Amino acid sequence: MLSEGTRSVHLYTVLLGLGFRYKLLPDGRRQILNYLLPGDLIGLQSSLMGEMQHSVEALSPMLLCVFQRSQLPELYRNYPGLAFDITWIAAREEQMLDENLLSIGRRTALERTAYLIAFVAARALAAGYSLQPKMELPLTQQHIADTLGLSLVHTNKTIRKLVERNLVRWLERGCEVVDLDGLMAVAGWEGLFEGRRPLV
Amino acid sequence: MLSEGTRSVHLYTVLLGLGFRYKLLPDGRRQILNYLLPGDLIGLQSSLMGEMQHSVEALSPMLLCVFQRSQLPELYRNYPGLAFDITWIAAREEQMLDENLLSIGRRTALERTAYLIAFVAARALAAGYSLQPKMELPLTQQHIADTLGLSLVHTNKTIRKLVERNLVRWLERGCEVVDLDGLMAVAGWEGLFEGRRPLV
DNA sequence: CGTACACTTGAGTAGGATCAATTGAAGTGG
DNA sequence: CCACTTCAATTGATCCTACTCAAGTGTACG
Repeated sequence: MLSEGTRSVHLYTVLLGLGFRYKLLPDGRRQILNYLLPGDLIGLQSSLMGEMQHSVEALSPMLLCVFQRSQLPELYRNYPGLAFDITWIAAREEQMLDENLLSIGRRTALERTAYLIAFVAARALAAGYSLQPKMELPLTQQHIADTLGLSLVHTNKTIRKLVERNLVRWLERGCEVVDLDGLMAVAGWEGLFEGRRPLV
Repeated sequence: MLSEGTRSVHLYTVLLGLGFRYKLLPDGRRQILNYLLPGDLIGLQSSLMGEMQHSVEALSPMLLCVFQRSQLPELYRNYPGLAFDITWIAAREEQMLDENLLSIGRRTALERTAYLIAFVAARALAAGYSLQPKMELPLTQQHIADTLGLSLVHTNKTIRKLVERNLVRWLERGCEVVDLDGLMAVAGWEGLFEGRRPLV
């Protein structure tokens, strides 16, 4: 979809769908940085700094709202409330990256896997999707492996453990969240923190 | 210094010194998220969202510039240029976290260690410190371990390899960068990307 | 019907963790 | 000034988590 190093791309808001941001090492190793859900911004880095240092790919058809990069200064001048919202979203992204870093750096494979599935599910709920009748996340095990810094094989074996414990089910190309609280307990994760967005 | 969960702290700009942001797991495992150098912001998350989800600690005496949290809305209304700068700094922090995530998730212990030392050194250079006569980073091996998601023992053994290759020297409580380019080569790291900061 | 992709499982290996013990420098208090 | 503690770094030995290699299943698709 969008590749690293691209210049002058616009700023987008995700309205619908699921995608992810990632980086590659020269030899092909891939690290998924975060997932993109409705309400997220795409391209803030490139809008501000001229070049995107990561790539973006869609997992399901995405509906985006385009915002001209050249209008950003004008927005900051005339719509301080929107400018504030942009900063707010950037700070929230930072917060999520902090949590992901903690996860990859210090959680065990089982904790990490539980955390990731719970995290994406919680974000989907916060974005308005429903757990009922069932919440299905359209991820392959390769995506999960590349998010967690694990190998595909070990990711598979770890997911099997979560399935055995009846916390998730695995469908073709995606996982179904059976017990969100159980996943959070395994991960030792408190859930998303979303302070009230202050009005300016 | 500042602890997770603290409310209503102000927004600070680092003028001088070195510190770091970190998160803890309930059982004490620690993950260092990023280092704080002159030009960085402290407390943006709490200023915007009401609560800080990480802690902050100083590695050397720090000089901060305080900004009243309550004045933030006013700043956004009357000083769009400064508001833009805040967003720019937030986007740069996001970029650094992306790179750290790639490192912890996908680089080997040796690559990671080389990357981290090169990264902090490059940031120090960018912040105006000098490599000459020698650049000394006031970190313990425990800090490095907690940044890289490695154990202390393995971090020590990995650093020894870098010392053997004459890329760094280890002093009491801190490391001296001998060959920055060599470290970057080992890490497969291109260096800091800093696009021009646009004026609004 | 063949190919591609995602998932699964077993076997062997290795990178990094844990445990344990030692050294050396830097306080601190008697 | 010297015993005593503390903190950081170091090193060896052993263990185990997660990696790699390899083979096989099931489903979708042209």
